[in-house]
Amino acid sequence: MSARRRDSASTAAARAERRAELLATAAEVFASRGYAVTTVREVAEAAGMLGGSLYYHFDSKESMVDEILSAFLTEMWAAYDRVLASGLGSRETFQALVAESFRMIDRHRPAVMIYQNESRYLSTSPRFSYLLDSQERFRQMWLELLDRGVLDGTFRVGLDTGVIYRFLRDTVWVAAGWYRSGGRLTADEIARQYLTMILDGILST
Amino acid sequence: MSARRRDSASTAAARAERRAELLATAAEVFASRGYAVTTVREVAEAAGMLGGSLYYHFDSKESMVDEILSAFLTEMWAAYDRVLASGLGSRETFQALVAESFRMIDRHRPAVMIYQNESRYLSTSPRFSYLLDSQERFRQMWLELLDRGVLDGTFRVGLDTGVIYRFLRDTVWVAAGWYRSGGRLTADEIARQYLTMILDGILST
Amino acid sequence: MSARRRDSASTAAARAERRAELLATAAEVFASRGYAVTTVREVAEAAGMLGGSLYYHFDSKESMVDEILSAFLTEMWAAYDRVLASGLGSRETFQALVAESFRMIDRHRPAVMIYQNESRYLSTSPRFSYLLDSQERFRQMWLELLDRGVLDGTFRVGLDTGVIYRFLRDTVWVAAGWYRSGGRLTADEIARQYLTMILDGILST
Amino acid sequence: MSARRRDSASTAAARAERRAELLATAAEVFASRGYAVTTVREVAEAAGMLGGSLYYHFDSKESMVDEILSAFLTEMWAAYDRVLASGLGSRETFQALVAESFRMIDRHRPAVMIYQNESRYLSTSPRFSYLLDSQERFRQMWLELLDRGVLDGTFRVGLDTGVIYRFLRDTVWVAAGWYRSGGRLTADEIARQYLTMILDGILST
DNA sequence: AATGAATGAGCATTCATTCAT
DNA sequence: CATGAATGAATGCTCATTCAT
Repeated sequence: MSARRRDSASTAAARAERRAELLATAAEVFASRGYAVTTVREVAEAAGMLGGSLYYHFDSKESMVDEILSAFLTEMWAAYDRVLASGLGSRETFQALVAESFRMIDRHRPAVMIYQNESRYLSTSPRFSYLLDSQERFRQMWLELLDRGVLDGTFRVGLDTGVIYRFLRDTVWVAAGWYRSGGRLTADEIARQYLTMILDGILST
Repeated sequence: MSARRRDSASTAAARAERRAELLATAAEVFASRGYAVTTVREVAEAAGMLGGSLYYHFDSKESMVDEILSAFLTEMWAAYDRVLASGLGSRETFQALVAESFRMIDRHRPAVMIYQNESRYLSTSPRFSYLLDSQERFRQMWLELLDRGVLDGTFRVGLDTGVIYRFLRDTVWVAAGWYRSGGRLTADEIARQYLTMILDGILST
Repeated sequence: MSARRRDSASTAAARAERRAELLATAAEVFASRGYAVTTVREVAEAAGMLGGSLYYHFDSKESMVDEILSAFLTEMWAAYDRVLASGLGSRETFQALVAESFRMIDRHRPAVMIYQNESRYLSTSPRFSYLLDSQERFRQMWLELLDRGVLDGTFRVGLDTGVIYRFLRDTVWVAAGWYRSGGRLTADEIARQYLTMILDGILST
Repeated sequence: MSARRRDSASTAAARAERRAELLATAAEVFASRGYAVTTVREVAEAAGMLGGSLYYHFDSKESMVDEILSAFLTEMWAAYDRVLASGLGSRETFQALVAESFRMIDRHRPAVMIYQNESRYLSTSPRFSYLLDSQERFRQMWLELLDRGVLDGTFRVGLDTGVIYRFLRDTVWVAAGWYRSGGRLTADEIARQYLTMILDGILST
């Protein structure tokens, strides 16, 4: 590897790292203030630069969220797919998916918040049709799991799985709104509380 | 009542009715597209008029959401207070509050969605400080109920009521995002499914 | 004269009277707030009616000022012409013109203020070209008088009549800004003070 | 001084200069058309840019007049204060104040016109309360001078100083409406004409 | 005569985006 | 890489004006 190539390699790596830093900053701002009402200037200021300078790194404000969300969804589905491929029973799969979800919140809180809060708005653009695809896949995953669990006797008969799915879908992610990494509870502890509530109910037995 | 008085009464009533109609339209648009990104022109178009015409009826875009949200919150707290004042046990109170919430969703779906989705953004303005007040009251209501229920043996010991409250808070309202009045399920049926899930868990016993 | 004709006559008179009332009100509002920034609604409210109702009486906001100003200018020039036609000497003419001016302020304060403050703005429209004509005539009247007075030994030699005229032009009318009919000083007393200042100077002799 | 510091200094200076240019342009437009009826687009066009671009330099249309007027008033009072502090007699003070005023007109004609024409309108906003303060100070300055001059025998006994002050106040500034720097007469010559008129009167003696 | 509701053009202002330096 | 100045489309809002009642 020539010096020149090493230079260009390290430059490319440095550039990728800078992009990642900027995206992390942007994600934080988008998450805390809302994508639509956040100005490019605000993102830039949080990154210590002026508004126009961001355009050296990114095509547009839209391409920033795009990158944030697609990176997140890629990682999320990789995690879910690992769980689904591991051949666990309904209950264990349920627990593993919920645990994975809270780990995603732990590691990608801003992205999760953006996904949760801005999907509806962003989906109106064809560029973000993958958000709808992801939601549909998410729906099928949970519905199949719930149906399987009812059939194999894991889950209560008589559940309206369509309704339950909807509650699960939203509930899993809303924790991103209040969870703080390094706070009183770890992601796994929160997952445990959540699983107890959903699986066993909150009534004393 | 003289003709003059009847006239002025019917005029005032007609005016109030028109306002209510327009607010209902505005609420629907705000709810489906998001308050911040909805333009006044869009609201007006949905109401069959031009942008400027709305200002004959309302002071500002802000005053529209204000009216929508405060009317909703007033009614919501009236319903909650009725439940709280009726001296039910923890479990019955829990059930009644959840049922009331789903009835609110049934009758004020757009307002609930706006409350759920836009509170964070709106709260940055002092005009909407009552949203924070309401949230705080909501928090205390549920925490007290959960704590009471744990003490009197209704709810499972070992619950982190802080965590459970947060899930409840969000979960109750997200249904506004998908519930359709007149759909397959009534509000009461959805409440029942939800209560089963939360109180008894979804595991078969 | 038939009853019908008398009716229509009295109706026409009543209408003219109403117009005059409304114009007086409009003049007052235009004068105190400024024509451009006064809304039709404000004028209407001052007249005890709603914005749209004024359009039963007048074609437009513009036609209101038009009527106010042309009525005023007509009367003003009638007064000036009477003075000019009476064959007085330079000094007496000067005094009489100034006295007439202050009487105009006394009787048509709002119109004078509008004339003074809004001429520049209104003159940009061809409809108000008569304002420029009036100003030009005013200029010639004073310049001729000053020149005549210098020639006949009444006024000081060495005066730059162009400059003096400009001061006179503005000074005569600005009193409209603070004069209050029925206040401490009558219009004639103010005219006397003004004439002393201009004719004899304020230095003690 | 390092290159870096010189750069930043020249940048800041360039920026200040640009602001000053734009303010001068804005002042001219506000003065000639009237502040309220001048649109931001007109100011921008006069500066060779588009409406929105002005907001890179200024917060609002209001902040532009604010800056124009407060800069003018600061300089005006500095000049007046120099005169007042120099211990001249009544007559010389009078002459010096008038001369200073015409020099202000010479150097800040647009600002003087805005001050003269728009004060009433702007004063309705608390932001411009300093305009009223300045007017009040102006009033006291002249009244004290007139009173002093009457007492020490400089000015004619029997003058209604309240009335004379009002004429002076307006008269001094209206020249801004027609004075053209570089025209036939210098500011000092106009001041001389004005002083002759006011002090000695226009009658031949 | 007057009302009340609506129109539509125009305004101040914001903001994503561009680009010469 | 980043700046700073500018663009231009879009937004909330105002207001003279119209018109059916």
